[in-house]
Amino acid sequence: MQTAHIDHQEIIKALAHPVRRDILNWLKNPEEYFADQDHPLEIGVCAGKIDRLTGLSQSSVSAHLRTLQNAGLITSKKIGQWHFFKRDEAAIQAFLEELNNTL
Amino acid sequence: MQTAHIDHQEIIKALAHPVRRDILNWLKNPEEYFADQDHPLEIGVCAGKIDRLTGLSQSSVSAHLRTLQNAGLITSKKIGQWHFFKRDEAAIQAFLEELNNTL
DNA sequence: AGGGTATATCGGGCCGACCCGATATAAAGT
DNA sequence: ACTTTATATCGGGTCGGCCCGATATACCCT
Repeated sequence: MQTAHIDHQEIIKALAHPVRRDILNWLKNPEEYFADQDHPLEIGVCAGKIDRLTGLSQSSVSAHLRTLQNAGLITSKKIGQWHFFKRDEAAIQAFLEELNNTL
Repeated sequence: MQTAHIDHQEIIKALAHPVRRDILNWLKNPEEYFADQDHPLEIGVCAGKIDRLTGLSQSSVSAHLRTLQNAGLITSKKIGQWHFFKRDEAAIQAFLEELNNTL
């Protein structure tokens, strides 16, 4: 495992969309928003669950998740036919610290 | 004096453009980037000086400055025919703190 | 008043982001 | 093998952001 180096620009663009910020926020307290998930929340949150919360189409949410992942803000683990997503707290923290220093 | 309440969304969108991030950064150390300015830098930096640094057209930069100002990240003071811009450090700090807590 | 300088605004063109439904891929179950 | 479920990708339409040159506005000076 390796932390991709931080692309400030890409991260900020990823954060600029309200739905993506919502998703990040939901993933912060999965037990609050995804209590009905069959699989343990420690693995992450299943993409389909996120779909429903947004109200957007499945394809749109898939794209948002990809954007977040490309920015390095979330990670995904594939188990069987499901994809579980999780915040990358280290990356988020690193970004915040850099922003605190550079902005 | 009153601090406009923080619109997270508007601020992040304002930060999402590299030129606007550049401008904010230049305004952080005006004496480094705008040493040739006739007026004292404490007032702020003159719009025209910023124009030249960006390499963009005057109208484009004017729009960027407006975006930054609408987001509350910079303030402007008009003196004669010149408009001077300055970082709103309090607003920037407030935004950073909120982001640290919410992201 | 007229001319010069500084900035804002307008109108239009372009491009990328976002949305969706439809289709492709992958895994699982029957 | 076939069907169902989960997710990704594709193609197309729409919208907003960004760019520019041109024009409007505001201020200053003579």
